[in-house]
Amino acid sequence: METKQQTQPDIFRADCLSRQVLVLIADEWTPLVIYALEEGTMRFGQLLKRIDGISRKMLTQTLRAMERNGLVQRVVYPVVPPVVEYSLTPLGQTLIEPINALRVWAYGHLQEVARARTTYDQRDQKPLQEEIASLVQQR
Amino acid sequence: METKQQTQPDIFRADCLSRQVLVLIADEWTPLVIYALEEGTMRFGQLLKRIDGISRKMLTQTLRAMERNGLVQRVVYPVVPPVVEYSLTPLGQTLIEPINALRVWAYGHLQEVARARTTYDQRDQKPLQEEIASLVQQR
DNA sequence: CTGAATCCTGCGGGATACTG
DNA sequence: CAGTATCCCGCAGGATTCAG
Repeated sequence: METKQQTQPDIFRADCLSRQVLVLIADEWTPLVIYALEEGTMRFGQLLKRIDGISRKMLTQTLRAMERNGLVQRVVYPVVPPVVEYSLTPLGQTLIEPINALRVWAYGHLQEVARARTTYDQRDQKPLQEEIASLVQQR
Repeated sequence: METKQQTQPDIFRADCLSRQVLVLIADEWTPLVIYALEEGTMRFGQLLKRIDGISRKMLTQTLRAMERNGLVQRVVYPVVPPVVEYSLTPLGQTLIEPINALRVWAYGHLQEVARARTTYDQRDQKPLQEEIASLVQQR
């Protein structure tokens, strides 16, 4: 039996494994968790404080998914109160470089994006201004 | 007045511009659109067929956002029936490399991720198996 | 053919309270 | 402290229809 799905190279197909893996890391929070853990082991509460805007629930979900996919290691210390430490696995560490490339790109092209956005938004403001002008004239 | 937000380097802050730009490209569809347009100019319908699983609505939304942020150029030919062509802008083309790095990573670590997932999932199956075993024994 | 508009549903995701 | 459980709401996003 051919392992067709295993080696499916067509990223545009929904059943492509590469694409399914890609979706795992291309979301709002996973990159931020990687950025955080890149600096070293962190506890749940530390991550919660460090990553501004993430909720308890989303952090748990994200960490669980990353753990399941072998990106982070979760270590529980059986003490009271509980201590849980998260760190990148060797596999997770291989993601640092490509994920960081995104951060670098984002930072390096801030102005261009901002400028494009302004230009685009002004495109629709002009008709509005004309409309207002015509409304004013009608008085 | 300090332009604090403009140069905010702390990716972990929600008001960090880098992070806001990062979110633009770290979603389910944007990378796929880039992969598609990387091969050249495409029409709306072509993209729709090419990117398996994307809906008309999501493709429109994604393309609009990318256009607004200066990543893609949209050209409308005033003919009937309408022809609209999408292509990467120079800015969008600078994203090809980092975005492709993700695809390469995904493809290169398929097995590792799959293996980690299997291991993780089996971790919870064992208690179930034991439970079943005990149920069987009770008969 | 390319979309905008409308409708409608599921579930993403927040807030809160509870457990180990 | 680190989560799970519950409740609940808003909107993401699919299906469909209409327009240019």
